Amino acid sequence: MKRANGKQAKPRGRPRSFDRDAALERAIDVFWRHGYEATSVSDLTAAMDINPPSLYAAFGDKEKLFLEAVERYEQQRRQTVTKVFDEAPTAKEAVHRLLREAASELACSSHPRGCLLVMSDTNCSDASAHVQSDLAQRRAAMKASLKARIDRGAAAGELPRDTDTAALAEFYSTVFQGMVMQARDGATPKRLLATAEAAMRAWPRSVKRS
Amino acid sequence: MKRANGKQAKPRGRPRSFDRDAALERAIDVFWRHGYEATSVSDLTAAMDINPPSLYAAFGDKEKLFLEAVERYEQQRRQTVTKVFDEAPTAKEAVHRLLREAASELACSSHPRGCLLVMSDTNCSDASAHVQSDLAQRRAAMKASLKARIDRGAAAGELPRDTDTAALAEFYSTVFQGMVMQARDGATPKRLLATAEAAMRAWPRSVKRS
DNA sequence: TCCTATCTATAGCGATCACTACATATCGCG
DNA sequence: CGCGATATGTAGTGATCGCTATAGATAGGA
Repeated sequence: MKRANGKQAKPRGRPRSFDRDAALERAIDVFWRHGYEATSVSDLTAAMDINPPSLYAAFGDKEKLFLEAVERYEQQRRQTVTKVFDEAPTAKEAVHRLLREAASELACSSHPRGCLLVMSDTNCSDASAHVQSDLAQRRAAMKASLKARIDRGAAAGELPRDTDTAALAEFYSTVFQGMVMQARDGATPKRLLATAEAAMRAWPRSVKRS
Repeated sequence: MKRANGKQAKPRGRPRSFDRDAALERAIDVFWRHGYEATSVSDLTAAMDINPPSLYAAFGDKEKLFLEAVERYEQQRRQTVTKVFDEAPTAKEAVHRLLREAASELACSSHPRGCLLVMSDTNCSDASAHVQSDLAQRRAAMKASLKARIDRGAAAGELPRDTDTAALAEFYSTVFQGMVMQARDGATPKRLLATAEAAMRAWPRSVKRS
């Protein structure tokens, strides 16, 4: 719609006076700290340094802004996860790297603690059912991609034949989400790492060949 | 203050027309579903079937009502946990029973999913810092009592000598809190149980005596 | 230059928030 | 009975919620 050919669009009216991407990053930060409903539009406009009409013109409304923030956040995270899953030689190593990465990222000082996808719709009224189902779907997709990586390892014979890979993926998803809550309560990367290492002890052990 | 001697108090004025305990139970249910901030006073008065002045006269304000609801909720839960910890013959068995109990309780159909102590202050504005620190303290206390039970097992020689019991307690706290989030997303008791069993595989194994 | 299109800032919309003033109702006590 | 004390229902308070009407500012195209 906007661009007829390869050249960039040249909109008619007054140009936007702020950086849309930068404003979206600010919005991610605020939603990350307080979640969806507890973040007010005035919190957002203050952090993004724009007035309400600019926010609504650029992003639609609070829900659309949140969903766009979530989408961008997830794209960034998915990039890391995909890399980890592709480069790890085995499923076990992939999960191990994922949890180690999580341990350092969830309590990193350069951004809010925890995970936007896991935390930001925990306390919501019924009015936010749409947002809640969107996030639940994304969490389910993360679990599914973890299961897919484990299945790949199982197909390669890395796991005992009777392994329930869905249950295994759910267990490590559970550990990850638990680590998110621990990070929220002030756990350090070091302590999160210890938890990750403990979780790896639950990896299925091949039956002893005798 | 209220009662001078052993007999029950006999208040002077018009008696309260509702059951305070029953109203508190209703409040627990609402807070449990939506968390602290997302629950409005009108949600509460509707569920408790009283008018705002009665709520404020009986409980103080929304924050005091929430804290009282949390206290009552925790008392009930602590009762179960204490029983499990006391009756289990070993630390491992205690943790195992705790997680099994959690698997059935977190997704039980007779009350809201998840755990009030873990979930209800996840998304809050800065205005609720007091509530957040109160809950964080209670979560820390739960972790401490879990560590105390594990320490008891360690003192009885149930664990390898170099076991980091604090890390072990934190790991199982993490799993529990992760199970809470899974229950929020619709996990069944059966699937939660599978996760609990997976977590028990991480219990430290004694070095083979050779 | 004028028109149209788009963005901007101010100011305020109705709805809901947590909370309460007030008058009335209902108790124990004398 | 009357009096003090407490609870109750009605009906609001000012503040904030998400959102927008409106008017002025700033661009390209004719």
